[in-house]
Amino acid sequence: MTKPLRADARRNRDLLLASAVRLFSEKGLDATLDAIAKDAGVGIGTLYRHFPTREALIEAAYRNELDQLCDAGPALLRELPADQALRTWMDRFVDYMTTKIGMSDALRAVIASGGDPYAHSRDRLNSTIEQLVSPLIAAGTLRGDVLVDDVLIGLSGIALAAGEPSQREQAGRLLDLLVDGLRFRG
Amino acid sequence: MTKPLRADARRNRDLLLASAVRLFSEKGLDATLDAIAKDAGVGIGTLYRHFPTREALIEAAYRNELDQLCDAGPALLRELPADQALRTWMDRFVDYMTTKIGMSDALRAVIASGGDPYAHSRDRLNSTIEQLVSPLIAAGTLRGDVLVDDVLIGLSGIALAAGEPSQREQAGRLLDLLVDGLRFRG
DNA sequence: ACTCGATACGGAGGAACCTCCGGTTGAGTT
DNA sequence: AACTCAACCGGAGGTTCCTCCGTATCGAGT
Repeated sequence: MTKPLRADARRNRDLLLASAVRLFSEKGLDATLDAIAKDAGVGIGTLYRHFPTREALIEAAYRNELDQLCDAGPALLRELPADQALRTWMDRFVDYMTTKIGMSDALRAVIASGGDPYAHSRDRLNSTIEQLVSPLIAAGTLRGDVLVDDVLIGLSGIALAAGEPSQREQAGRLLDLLVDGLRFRG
Repeated sequence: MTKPLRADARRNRDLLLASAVRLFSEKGLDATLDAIAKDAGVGIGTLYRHFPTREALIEAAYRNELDQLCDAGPALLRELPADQALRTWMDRFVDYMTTKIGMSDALRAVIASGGDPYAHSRDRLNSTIEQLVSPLIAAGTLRGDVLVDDVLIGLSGIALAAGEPSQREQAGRLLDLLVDGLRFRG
């Protein structure tokens, strides 16, 4: 799909990512990009070439954890009734976004970008939601005319607008509201 | 409520606001704060004292238009059936946020701040929503256990997450979803 | 092994941000 | 009118951001 990077480019990219993960968790998400570049032993220009925006770098750095979140979807389906699995996963989604302070900026970038290279994460999320929702649609609990992508954007909106720790409860109520909106009515 | 500003302080504040409104509409919302301060003929320090963050300045600059948005609430109620009035106003809300590019940053600040001095706008919005929603609750169309503030945050979330012009249609679907979630079920 | 585009690198530099504090001014008090 | 001090002003300066382009390196083809 994407042409393979030149050897030096790939090496530097990995160095940058490693440094980013380290510095982000050490000094918080507002670590300076200059510091990351220096830590990785590359020029600032190189950093910007690989990750044009701060969000792009954060997104890449957290992709692992995001994969974990997505993996939890099928796992929950095995352990819980489908409706509880969905709701639990939604909670985790919000927790994830809320916990990784500053991640919400990255999230917005990921979500907003239609066909960008960062669409990977978005696809991943969408397919997870798809898996969680489809059994409920089949069972007639949720309506069938809902676009998966709308659910994702809805979740993001909640995390974005009620992302402060003090608003966690409100976020919960909004998740209820969202699920209610999705519910099938005879 | 708030102690009256000293004469010079009030004068500078007004100058700053006037310059901000002018430059924002002239050069877009990414006009530099330095430029605004210079245009107003005050030091950058003065700007930061009155408006600690860029969002605070934007919020203040757009307060007029925001008031207009709120005024439209009662007006719509007079012209349309209550349910249509609500939905139309929601659309305007999203349009407003979407159109004033960069406003979403301000919005987030306004929304997120619990008891800040910028809570004024938030109160204004909440009371408008209250007016739009209460007739529908009285009529049994919407459920009565919904917090007005949740509706506001929900709206903000939609505007925040689906704020790109290309996502306008999706935002519409999400508004439908939100209203559905609010609907009373026998 | 060598050549030669294509690709990637590095970091200087200009722009914007935001803080900090010595100096100035408004408005009560005597 | 002179005094006083809390409140306000201004802008230099330290940080971070991000672009731009001359130089260095890769690797496919010969």
